[in-house]
Amino acid sequence: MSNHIITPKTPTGTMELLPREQIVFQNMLDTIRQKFERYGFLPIETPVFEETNILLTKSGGDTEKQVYFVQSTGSRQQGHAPDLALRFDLTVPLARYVAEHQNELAFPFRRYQMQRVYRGERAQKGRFREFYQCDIDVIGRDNLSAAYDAEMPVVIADIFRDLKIGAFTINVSNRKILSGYMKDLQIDSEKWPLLLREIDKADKIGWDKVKENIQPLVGKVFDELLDFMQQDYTNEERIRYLEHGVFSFIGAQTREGLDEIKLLLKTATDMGAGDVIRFNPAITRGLDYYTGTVYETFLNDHKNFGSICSGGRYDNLASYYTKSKLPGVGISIGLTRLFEQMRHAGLVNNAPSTVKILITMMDETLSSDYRRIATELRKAGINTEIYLEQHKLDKQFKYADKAGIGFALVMGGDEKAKGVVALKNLQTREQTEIKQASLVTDIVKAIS
RNA sequence: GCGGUCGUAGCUCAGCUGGUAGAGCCCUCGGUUGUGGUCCGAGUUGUCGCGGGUUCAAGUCCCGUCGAUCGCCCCA
Repeated sequence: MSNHIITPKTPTGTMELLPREQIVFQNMLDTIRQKFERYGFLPIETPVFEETNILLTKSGGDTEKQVYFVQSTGSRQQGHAPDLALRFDLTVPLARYVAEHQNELAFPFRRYQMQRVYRGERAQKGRFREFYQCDIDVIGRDNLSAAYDAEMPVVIADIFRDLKIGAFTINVSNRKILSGYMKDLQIDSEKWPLLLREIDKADKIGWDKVKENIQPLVGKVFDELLDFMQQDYTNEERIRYLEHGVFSFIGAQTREGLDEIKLLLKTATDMGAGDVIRFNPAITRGLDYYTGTVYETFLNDHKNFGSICSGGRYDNLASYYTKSKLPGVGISIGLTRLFEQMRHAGLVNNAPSTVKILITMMDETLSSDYRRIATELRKAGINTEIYLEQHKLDKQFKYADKAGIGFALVMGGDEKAKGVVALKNLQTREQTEIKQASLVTDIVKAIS
């Protein structure tokens, strides 16, 4: 009797999968990678930890609370402050990367990156402390056309269609529209982030509540605009009404924002993604480093999942690390959140095993034959496993079934004498005989 | 970091107004000779989150503590 068993459990806020779910997850990662490359993005990876002075530059102390620090035992024992921390997104490491390697990179630099990030926040449904982000960003030198902003949601739409996650909507807007308007109304710029954040919450808390919340900040000057935003207009109608009527007047910055959105909508339509993209001026995103286009994606049938893919434009990515001006635009899929929520909603089925065929150990004295067959099948590109202990056949089948293996090969003395093997389809339970002479080709045919 | 709920076997839970623990699922083995998801039988598993208090007696009442979970902040 051991009293020293420590209850095994995964740390809160992490996602851990069984193999047959992991296969599904891996397939999603593969799909995303393929699409990213199809659209001309290049892979990079960066370390999970960065030096703290690099990671915490832009933090006003707010991100610092969410960061996991990393420290060697020695440094800790000597009472030093940690000099490393785990990345909390892939954008800051990208900024460092681009600033560091700018002389070797070709601009506009299009990179994709799919790695885990870490946030020391309170875990909740759909909120993890360790999760995957799948990012694409384009970084320009000095300037970067808004045409790049327009292309981002097209890539995402293509991916989400492929992933079969159900109906989704990519909300897009442009911060210049509202901030330009606020500037024109001579609203104190310190209030902008607060205002935008309140408006951003509309879907969650309702428009009346938003009006109430912003009242102390700006009075009622936004009420007409808010009334407009909650109407269920088409993208075209929204643009049209904004350009004619809703705004009391349109300044240069607002104009620019509207033009960029128009370009985005046109691009999306040209590239077949127009139907899933929605111009929604209420989307502003919390992060204050976005300066233009912003994106936020929801599943239509599961809005409560939260955003599964967000991003936006930032005018100067790496100002902390270089004097070069490096504007960029990027978007990030929160794959862990997406996957976990889909799983919770019963939308994820166990995948078949990556093992295609199990060679059962019918008769241990025929082991050499099993090894030879396995070797041939593997050469032919078939994932093959040999059951290496002579257990009862039913146990071997149970094993294969539980592991999700589709086929079993049985060969005992009888089959060997006849020059055949038995191939059993574990789902249909059908069993066929295959001649050893044409074993590989017949099996390839049978199981594919 | 702040607020609400909960904490009994690996999982889901039962345990009436206090008398020293149970069900189902899962898991393992078996139902004789080379064929699995059903069925039948047998078996393993708990310091009832932890610490203290009240009591002859506490899983059951009280206090504390830790953990989980939901909401806020923020975010994928």
